[in-house]
Amino acid sequence: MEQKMKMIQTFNQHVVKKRNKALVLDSIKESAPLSRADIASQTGLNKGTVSSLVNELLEEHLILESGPGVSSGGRRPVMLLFNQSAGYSIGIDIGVNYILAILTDLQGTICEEKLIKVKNLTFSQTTELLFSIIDDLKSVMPPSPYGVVGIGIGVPGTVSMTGEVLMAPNLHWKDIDLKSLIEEKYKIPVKIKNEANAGAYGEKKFGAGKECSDIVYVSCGIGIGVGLILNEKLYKGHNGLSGELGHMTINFEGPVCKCGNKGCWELYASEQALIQLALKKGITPENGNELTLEQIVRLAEAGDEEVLQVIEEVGKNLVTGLNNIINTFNPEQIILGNRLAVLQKWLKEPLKKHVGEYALATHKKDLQLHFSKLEKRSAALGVAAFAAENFLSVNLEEN
Amino acid sequence: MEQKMKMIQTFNQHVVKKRNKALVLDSIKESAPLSRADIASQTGLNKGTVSSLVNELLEEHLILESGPGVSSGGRRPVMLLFNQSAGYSIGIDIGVNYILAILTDLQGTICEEKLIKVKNLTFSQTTELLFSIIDDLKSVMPPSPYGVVGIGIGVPGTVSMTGEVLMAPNLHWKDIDLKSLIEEKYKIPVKIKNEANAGAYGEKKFGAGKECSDIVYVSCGIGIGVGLILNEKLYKGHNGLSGELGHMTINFEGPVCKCGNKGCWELYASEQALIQLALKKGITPENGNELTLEQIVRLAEAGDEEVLQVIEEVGKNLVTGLNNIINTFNPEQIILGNRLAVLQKWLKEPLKKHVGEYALATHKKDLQLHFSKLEKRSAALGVAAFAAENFLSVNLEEN
DNA sequence: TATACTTTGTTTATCCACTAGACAAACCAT
DNA sequence: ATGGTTTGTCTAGTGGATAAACAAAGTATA
Repeated sequence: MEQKMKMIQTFNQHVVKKRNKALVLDSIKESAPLSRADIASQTGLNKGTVSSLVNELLEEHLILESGPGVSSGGRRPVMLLFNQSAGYSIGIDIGVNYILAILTDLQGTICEEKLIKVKNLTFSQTTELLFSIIDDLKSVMPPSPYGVVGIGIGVPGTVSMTGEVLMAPNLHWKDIDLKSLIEEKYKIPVKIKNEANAGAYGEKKFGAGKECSDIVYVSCGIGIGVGLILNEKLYKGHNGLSGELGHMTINFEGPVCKCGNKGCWELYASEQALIQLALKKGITPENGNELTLEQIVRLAEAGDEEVLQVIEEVGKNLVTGLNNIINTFNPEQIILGNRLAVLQKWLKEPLKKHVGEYALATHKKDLQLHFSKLEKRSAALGVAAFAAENFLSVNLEEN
Repeated sequence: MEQKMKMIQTFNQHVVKKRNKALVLDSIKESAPLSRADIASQTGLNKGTVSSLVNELLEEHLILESGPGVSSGGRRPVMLLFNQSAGYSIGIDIGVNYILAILTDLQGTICEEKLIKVKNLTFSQTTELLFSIIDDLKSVMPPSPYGVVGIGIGVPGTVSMTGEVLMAPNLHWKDIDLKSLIEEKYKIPVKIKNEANAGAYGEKKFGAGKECSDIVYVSCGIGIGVGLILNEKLYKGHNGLSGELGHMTINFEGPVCKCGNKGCWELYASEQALIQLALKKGITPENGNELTLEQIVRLAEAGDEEVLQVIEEVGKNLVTGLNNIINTFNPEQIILGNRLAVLQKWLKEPLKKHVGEYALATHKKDLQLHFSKLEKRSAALGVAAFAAENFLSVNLEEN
């Protein structure tokens, strides 16, 4: 108890050093290659301080000297690089009908990628599959000082603050402690995140959101989930359950949703909504199978008028929810991701036109609306980054 | 530029001292009376460190020694108190038809209060009135080391990050720089806040929200505005325009709002909505004047069945929006404030029953739903507290 | 009442991290 | 070759935290 209080509250030289070291490392990560002198002038730290911190980071293999740079009229600087290969991170996105796993270096560069289509796996089948995927990724990993520094996993459901999966309806999971299961097997820190939160983080780190401090990532898949980056930080809510915007009422006179409420957003603007609407309009599946998003895309490519109308309709419904988001958060950026992002071609212009249409001029001024550039990898990249960052910050603390 | 970078980024002993001093002051503010030894054990700081910081705070008149406390088996401790009378803060809530101004000490205790009913004032009339109110409050203020340390003002409209009032439709204000106007006259720091944000902060500081880190304050007046405390901090959005939830669409097939959108929440659940609905149901004003909230309350007190039905209807509409808020933020606490809070007697039970009705069990678990306990003073107290806190933090930095 | 033990708060010596400035090494320009 | 620059290290000094000693003021017990 008292220990914990101390950790949280006291500020001493130790903290100063830790923060400054992190500052130096961040500078290098952001703007490498870079000399010690550059870091000093960028951060405002003294040259000597930077020198000693840099030397420690070199000893820890977190950065590298890449030889002399170009002179600006005097002695040539020694350029420093972030050693992105000091360790590797694994990010796994568990979808409803796929598992996407990536191996990244500490910078988030993908080294290896595995996409496996699955269907109706039992939980033990899933864990077996996860283990074999992790083993595979580990086996192709190049030798490095730290090896696998962490595993991040994104799931389509609610995750508690402690990392327990509370409810993932589409996986039929409830109160599942996947974290301990994997941590015990691999003895590596594991982070479990909601898929939308992971995607938001991925976009913040690697997508268009790098410079933005307030980002709303709208994950449009079978349902709709939202990940929130507010004040530079992921906002998770009191119990880690924020962003359930799929069940935001946008029509209180609408049909009843499986959640019990009426007129939820995802009844109008999700992948499922799109398919239902298409079926209703008499669009039939090609081969007697189920109608899929992929088929709809093909029909749209072919210029099918009815399909285009359906997409327009869904776009209109998306706008309603997005406008609510703008009024609620006044975000800097909204990013549309997950499956429905493949409709970018048809949705982009209508959305740009109508999103923020009735918002105040200032509200709208520099609002950016993007489609995910990371495609299906937002969530996997996000959780991988989480695990990597966690390693770096813990590593800096242990000294 | 470089200066600013330094301020933001570098961590040195100077920062450590500042933070520790703030930590000591906070301890005293929170749990006075308290000895030096108590502070040391509470914060984890060394006794010597606490001693020297306490002595500095004493010299600055921010704390007081209140004589010996009770012994616990050894030397009697010297108890310390926060010197709440070291300075005073002014908080002004500019409403559509009233101006509420308070003078508080640094702890937020109200020393003087002025409530003035106004109607359709021009901007220059308003500023004249503000000046005379401020002068009045200053004249009744007891002598103190620091005098008036700041002025906070809450307005029913959007406020930019720089403190400019962008748009307050009900006051007919647009792009108004009230801050500079008052700062120039009184040479005291002035903080301008949106009324809902101010209310949220007031509730966080002095209401039921003291211990909570995620609070949504719903200000139901003529319109609806929302103030957000997320991760312990006021979330203002990218341009300072978050919380415009009054214009959240809850029925996209509904009537057109003056904002241009359809089916906005405040068309169904604000004071104006209540009055309109009452008129529609044939409830007529007593004396040929306009129908007011006060009259409706009186009728409800008298048990008027139709009025009670109207209130129930508005309650139902409130629930829809509140459920959206829960799904969006997963807050720890929702506080209903402003004018409509007077309907607590009739709304409390129905709201408790239906808010979170369809939310996940975990979502709902420890969600608190409160009506404002500060009544009409939430916003004024909030801005006054803002000004006071600003003084304290700046004061600690200057050394 | 005398003595031993506690608790409080100050003081002292020490440690740690940052800073300023001196300095050597490496480079450019004339 | 010489003087001026830039880079990076080293040294002395500063500010603040800590630990431990200590004095002051109390309680408990014989």
